[in-house]
Amino acid sequence: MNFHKRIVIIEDDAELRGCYRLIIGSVDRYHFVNAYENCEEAFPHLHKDKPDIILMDINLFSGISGIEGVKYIKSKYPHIEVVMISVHDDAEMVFEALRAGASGYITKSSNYLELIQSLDELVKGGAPMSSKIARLVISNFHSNPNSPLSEREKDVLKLISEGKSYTQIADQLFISKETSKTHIKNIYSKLEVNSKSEAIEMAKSKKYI
Amino acid sequence: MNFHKRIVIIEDDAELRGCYRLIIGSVDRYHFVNAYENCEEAFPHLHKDKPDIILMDINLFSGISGIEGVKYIKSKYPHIEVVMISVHDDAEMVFEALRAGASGYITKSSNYLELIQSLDELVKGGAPMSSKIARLVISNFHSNPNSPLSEREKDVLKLISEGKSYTQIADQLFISKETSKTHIKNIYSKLEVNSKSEAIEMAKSKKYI
DNA sequence: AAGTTATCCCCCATATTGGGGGAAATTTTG
DNA sequence: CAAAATTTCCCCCAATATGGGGGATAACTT
Repeated sequence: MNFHKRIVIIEDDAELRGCYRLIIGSVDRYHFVNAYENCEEAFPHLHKDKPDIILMDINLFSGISGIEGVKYIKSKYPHIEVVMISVHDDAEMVFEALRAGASGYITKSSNYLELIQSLDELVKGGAPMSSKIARLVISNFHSNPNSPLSEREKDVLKLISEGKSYTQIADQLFISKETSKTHIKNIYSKLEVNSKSEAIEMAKSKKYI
Repeated sequence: MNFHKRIVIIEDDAELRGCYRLIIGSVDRYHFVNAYENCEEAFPHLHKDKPDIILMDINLFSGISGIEGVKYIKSKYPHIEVVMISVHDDAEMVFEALRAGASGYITKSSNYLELIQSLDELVKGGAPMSSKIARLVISNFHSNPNSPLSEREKDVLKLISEGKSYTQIADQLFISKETSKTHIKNIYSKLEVNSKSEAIEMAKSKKYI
């Protein structure tokens, strides 16, 4: 584990900026470099700040959002690890932040110990997350057990979402083209749709596939 | 938080079974119910064991795999939380287990304290994961920053993977059908493929979309 | 100035799609 | 055990989509 990981804060609440500064300053293995009020203020300084880790508030009052901020940072400095700090645990916001490149997501309720533990977790190769966030992320993998679709129909629908044609599905599942068509017709009637795109949209939104 | 969460173990190593039993028995808030060598042995007893949590080895020597085991358990008893225990941190195995319905995934190196902490994490609504697993799971959301595709091309390819036709893509992106076609042609030439399915497969495997 | 990106247009032959019908064998479930 | 669901296969048809070929312009980046 390297010494003196350099930390930069982007957070619009002045009081919280101060808190984070104190907490990080109190531990040898982390070096507080700078704190900024928003992304626009921070970005021109990143080149000389050379942070290893950025703690970023996701709901910034002024300028671009935390999510856009992560995208920018990861595109210019892919090695920087960004941990999002948020009051919300809204699923879509969490997933967007992670897709944008965040390495962790913790809620603002985190106390002194938890913040340091999150940084330690990150440095040892993990991904710091609050309990609820972890559950959200894992639940994202779970499929809906109340799917009206049979296993075979799910197989077929998955292949449709991979852009496969009836013929390709037939070849891959070792069935005839007519059988794929029958499955698809039954999928449409069960989901009450009548096209590939509607079926995919419906199935994904209800987590059937 | 409820008292006496009931725990069942499915693990083929007799020594480990004993360990888990001791660890769980040593804490008031957990009640060790039974330990089984494999899924076939365990399943007929689940109805009367009524576990709240099952600790399941993912690599069982005999009978069905841990992953198939989770699928069965979640289909019959959706309220039971299953935590996978594994020596491996192979990405595909982790994701399969999570898709199958696991609520957590920890590695066997976990010591006494870590096992209890994992159970506590689960009970308070979290999802226990080892560091590496958490990073794997989060990395799964990250897209490849070295995509040869432009932003617009990624938009188009995402819509293709949702089963949309040229016309539908055009309508949704407020461009003409011919423009969608041009984008798709350029995507094909950049990815060196010549069909929707190949493009989706390529882009997903390289995490371009 | 050169390259990339995003937009639009034309032509053409083949493949795919969605909808209609029916049927038989197997498996699951009540 | 009997009913229901699932999985498999077949035919017909018209409208649409697809992939490949060609070319073009404006805007933005490098």
